[in-house]
Amino acid sequence: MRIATWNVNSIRARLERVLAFLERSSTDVLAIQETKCKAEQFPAEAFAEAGYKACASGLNQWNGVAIVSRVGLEKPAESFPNCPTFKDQLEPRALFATCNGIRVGSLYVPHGRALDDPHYTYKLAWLRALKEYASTLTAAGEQVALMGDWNVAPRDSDVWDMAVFENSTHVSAPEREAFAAFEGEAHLVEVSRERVEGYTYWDYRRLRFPKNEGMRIDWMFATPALDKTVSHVEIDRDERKGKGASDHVPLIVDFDL
DNA sequence: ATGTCGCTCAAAGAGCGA
Repeated sequence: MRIATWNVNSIRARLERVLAFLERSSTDVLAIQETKCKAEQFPAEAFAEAGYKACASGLNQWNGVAIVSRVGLEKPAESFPNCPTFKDQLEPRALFATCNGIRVGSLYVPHGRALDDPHYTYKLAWLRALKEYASTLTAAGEQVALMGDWNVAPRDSDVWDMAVFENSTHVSAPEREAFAAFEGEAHLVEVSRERVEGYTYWDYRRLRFPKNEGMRIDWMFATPALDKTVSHVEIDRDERKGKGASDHVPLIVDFDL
């Protein structure tokens, strides 16, 4: 079974690219982030025509997550217990569904903006609450795969130049500790890090892609038993090329189930 | 040159977020 995660930066602007990706890559389950639309605006019919069930969470033009699957999609659930709000709003950043027996989570972790910004505090609290929820899922013995745009670069090699990120978000010690807690306290394994190299995101600005000044911030965590079945991992770097690309590319993982 | 993109409001381009 092939599971992929992709921050598409607007599903309506990217629909043809996403459908082409599904067909080209033969992906069974795709976790989508930054749909940038209300749930009712999500183009579920187009995915149905391609053979995929879909669920979506979205409130307005910001954030938004979805899951599409051609191997079943059951018990869709938005957000998670004790999820922090920002400016009193529960943002659509987490969506779960069971696909072929795996509890899949599509996650768009808050960006953080700057180390002294309230959004950074929100990001850390959001990651802590998600980690608590992940712990309850793994403790219940479920097969779990949590994936998406984590907005964290856990290693220095996950950004092109650490000097540029001095006093920036994504690389700070608290963010890296929050990321590591998914492996430590929640007993999950990040499945891609040891199996493939490369960035997953290049800013649209300042010619970041042509200069390969990217970041690796899209990740997939899974329960250890699932991790043991991983047979192949790839980053679809070519998806960043050409007109109409998202600023992120898909992370693709094959499970030998 | 913050070398861009996508969205909204209210109907052109400013403002926002990343």
